[in-house]
Amino acid sequence: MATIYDVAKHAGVSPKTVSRVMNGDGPVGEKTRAAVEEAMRALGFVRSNAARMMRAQKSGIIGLITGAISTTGLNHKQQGLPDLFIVQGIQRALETSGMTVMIADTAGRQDRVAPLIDTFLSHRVEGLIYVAEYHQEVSLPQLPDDTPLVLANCFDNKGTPAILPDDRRGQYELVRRLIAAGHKRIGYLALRADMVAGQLRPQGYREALAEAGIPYDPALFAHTNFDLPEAGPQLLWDSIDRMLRLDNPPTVICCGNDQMALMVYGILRTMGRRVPDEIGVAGFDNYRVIAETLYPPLTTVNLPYNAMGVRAGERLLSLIAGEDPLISGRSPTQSPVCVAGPVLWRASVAELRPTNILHMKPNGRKTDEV
Amino acid sequence: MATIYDVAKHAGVSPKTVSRVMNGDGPVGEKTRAAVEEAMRALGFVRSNAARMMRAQKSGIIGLITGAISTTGLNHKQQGLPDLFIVQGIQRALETSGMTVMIADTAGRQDRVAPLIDTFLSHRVEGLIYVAEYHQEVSLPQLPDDTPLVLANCFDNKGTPAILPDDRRGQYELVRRLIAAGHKRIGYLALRADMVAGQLRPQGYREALAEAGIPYDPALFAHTNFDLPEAGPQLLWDSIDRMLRLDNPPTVICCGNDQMALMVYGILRTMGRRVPDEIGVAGFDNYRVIAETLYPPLTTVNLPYNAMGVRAGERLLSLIAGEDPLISGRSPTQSPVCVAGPVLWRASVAELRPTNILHMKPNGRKTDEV
DNA sequence: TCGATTTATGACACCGATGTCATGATATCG
DNA sequence: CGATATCATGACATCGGTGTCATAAATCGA
Repeated sequence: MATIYDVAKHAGVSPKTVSRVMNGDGPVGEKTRAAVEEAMRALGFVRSNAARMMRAQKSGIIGLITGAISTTGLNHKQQGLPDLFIVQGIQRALETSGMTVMIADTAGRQDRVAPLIDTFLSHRVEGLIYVAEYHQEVSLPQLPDDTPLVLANCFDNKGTPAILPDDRRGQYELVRRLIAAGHKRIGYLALRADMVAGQLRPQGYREALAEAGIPYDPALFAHTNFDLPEAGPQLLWDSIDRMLRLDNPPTVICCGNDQMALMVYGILRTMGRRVPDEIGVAGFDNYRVIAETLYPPLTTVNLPYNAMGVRAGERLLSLIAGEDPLISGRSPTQSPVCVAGPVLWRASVAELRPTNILHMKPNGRKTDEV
Repeated sequence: MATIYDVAKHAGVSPKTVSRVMNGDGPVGEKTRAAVEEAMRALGFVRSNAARMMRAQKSGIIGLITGAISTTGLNHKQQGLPDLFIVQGIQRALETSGMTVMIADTAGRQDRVAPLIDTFLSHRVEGLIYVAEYHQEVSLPQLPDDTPLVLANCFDNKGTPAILPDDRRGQYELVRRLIAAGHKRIGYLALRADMVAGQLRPQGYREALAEAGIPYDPALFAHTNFDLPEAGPQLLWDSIDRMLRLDNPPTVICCGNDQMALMVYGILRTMGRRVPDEIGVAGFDNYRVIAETLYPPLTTVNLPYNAMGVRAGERLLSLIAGEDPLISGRSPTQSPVCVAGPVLWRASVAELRPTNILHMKPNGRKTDEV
């Protein structure tokens, strides 16, 4: 690979002049510049980042770690991870800053995190972002104080800056919309209670009910471990069966996420119920392969992964620039940023009182969509 | 960040000795080593890759580009991309080699590819892998001859080494398995004909039929653009409806991929058909969120993304080491490597002649699974 | 006990780009 | 016209490891 010296010789100038042409530092004569540019082209010159970074003491690299470091050691087979969208958002936020993003994946192995961080440090990354697969609490090894860190889709107990999805609010908006469509008996099949989303989303559900003056009925609520390898579908079947046998059964069922909704479709139809005529189904996440492909398409809440990524990237940049309010390194209690996504109303839920919608604002929130 | 000089001073030795302790080059006295290691710990020393790589003229970095450079400019909303699994496989293959993987995503924008490659070159990557979202032909800008390139999930017309899924063979094995289960009327809803998988998978289907002496019936075959924003579901409905109205309708329908199968489930059930009692459904890809969550779970072919990634990584390593047979840079016609995956038999297809299976080998192929 | 290895360590140059300072050539102004 | 200011360019040192070579001390065999 050609060096700056090769280019200099080829153009008959000094290396420093070549450097000036590349960086637009000092003034360069017109003819000289042309000669240098021609030489660079002829030699296929690409500047070495190693040398530049060594001199500049700046790497221009952001380290990104994705994968599973759940503090609770659960097995989740979640596939086609949202990570990717957060990562895309991060890249979008960083691409104008001239930073290069270096990504490493732990492939779910805790023990790989520390070595990965070391590798990143050896590349003198200017900042690190850790992206979790799903909203959770994590615990990362200690970093040198001068390397800023941002958590995306997760948080820790040390007050590290974090960007989180607003699960509570999303569910609240969705249920509010269901109520506006005339639904009063609204079932909720929640994710496992030990997952963050299994707590926050039900909170939003209950808030929306309370606001509308609809009493919370425990018979319409269940935590269901639907993705257990074998027993999962049966558990879900039982929960649904119980709700539908009530004297006053639900007219719509909210699912903890889109994947659960997918299974619920199959179960309801195997039971002989028509969606959405006899019973509506709503999901959460806007896992598009599922939500848009389901027949009929699924009403759900968009998890603003891309926007979260953008926020995380911007936050990291401001930390690097030292613009951030946290005075000295880590401040103790930095409240995390919550990003909410809009309700996406599709054909899986019937409008019982269609005229009502006109009195509602479209969907309450503005947010970057995917 | 502490340098090797700081460590040397702290330990009272020369920088070179510190270097020796790190790399185990020359001999180092026991006490000296201890002192150096202590100093490194005390200062939180992490070696600078930039300096090392500058001297060594080796970066130890592999560049990975993911995203969309389809030569045909189609919009595909495929989400939760398989990319990730290929990437994981690549990392698995490379992690023992001490290489660091640097990933960049084009976010679907063609025009970002060239700058990304330049960035990688400026980091003096020792090799590049391009990962496509789905099996397709691509065209990448010319690289310097001394930077090896491997394509994963795609190929070009320049004979660049490529690792591809064996779509034809996978479909062949699946249909063979259906036939063994007693199915004779097998419908096939193919992906768009302009997609590679929309060509190769049907080939496998026809081969399996031919081998079993079952005549190919054009009435049981259709290319369906099911993921068109609006019209898609209707097109699919029509294709299915046409097949089911035949005098001799299919007992099972093969879908071009799992996503299509997901939609087919909904359509069949809306039509009032029970899966799998009245009609079986099979997919392709083993898109696990779909295949395992569908109710009942989907029979499909596992696309061995992880294994493909491993192969791609290994291939690149051998290219870098110069072990590869292609003598001078790119050889003209390097036949691509095809990796096949096993059939995953689940509850979405009924066994019409269950005893028959006993005479079959389990599933013909051994492959790394996810 | 003495030359021949082997072991342990350091001095120094070098990788490639760039910041600093110096120098010579023009251009500008009073 | 002489004194500055500006422009164009180059020499040189530097960033942090590591390869090369030199040197001093320790060990060994006869």
